[in-house]
Amino acid sequence: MTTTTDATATGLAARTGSEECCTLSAGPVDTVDAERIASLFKALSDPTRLRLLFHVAAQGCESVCACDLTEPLGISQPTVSHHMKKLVDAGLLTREQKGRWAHYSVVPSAFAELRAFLDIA
Amino acid sequence: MTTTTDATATGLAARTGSEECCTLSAGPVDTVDAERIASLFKALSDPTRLRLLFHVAAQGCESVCACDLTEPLGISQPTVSHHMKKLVDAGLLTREQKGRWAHYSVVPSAFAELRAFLDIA
DNA sequence: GTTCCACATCGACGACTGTCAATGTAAGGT
DNA sequence: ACCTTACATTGACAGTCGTCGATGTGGAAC
Repeated sequence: MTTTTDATATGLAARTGSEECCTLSAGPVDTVDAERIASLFKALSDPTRLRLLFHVAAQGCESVCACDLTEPLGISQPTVSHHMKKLVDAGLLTREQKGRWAHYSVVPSAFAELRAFLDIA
Repeated sequence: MTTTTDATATGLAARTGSEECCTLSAGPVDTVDAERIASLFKALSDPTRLRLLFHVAAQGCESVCACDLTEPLGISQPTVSHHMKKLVDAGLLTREQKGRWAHYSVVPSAFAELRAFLDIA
């Protein structure tokens, strides 16, 4: 559905004369794609969120209770809640209510999408 | 400056291939690592920068003149300059002055570092 | 010298972000 | 019923961000 195609044709391909020396795929990013990918990276652009994410990822498929996150990181409970919501909204984590506890686990496909994006270079 | 060196070795032993349900390595992210990685993701967290980045990546190893970036993206020249500086400062691009023109090209190792990080899931 | 050009920098604007104390909410236990 | 627990939401604060017009800078051509 991407109205792509002309990304490399907007005049950039003028001086391409030989085959590429740096492996690249570089699917052209239209505005819609760019905003979606940027929103994922934005969720990863805060060090506190990265540390939270790693605490969850460290459990593999085992979901992690939010109550186990506030203490080892030394941040307040509202801050944990705030960041976890951002990670869930971005699609990097899923949230599951278990009684009074909120359990989080990673969404591997979201990370795969970002890895694919980073294959541009 | 922070040591470059082990870009792909920030503690994530790339998926050991064991029988865990969710492959994970999840080296613990201390505060320093988290801030460095977050700064890289932050540079990628803006849709305009992603589009700029793709226009450069689309040329492979061929460097791209800044003059070819402002028009196809429909943004002003100061904005292009602002974003390119951020991408260079993050280490994702390199800048080379050629006469009056500024030429940019991608830094593959930076992308490799981020790909390694995203192997947590 | 002067004049143009490509790009960087400055200044300002509105919008957004991370953080925490205080408060709200909903489920469990008594 | 009441109380406690686990978490979400609100409100406020200072800080940062993206954007562009205006201005500065330094090279190239005349």
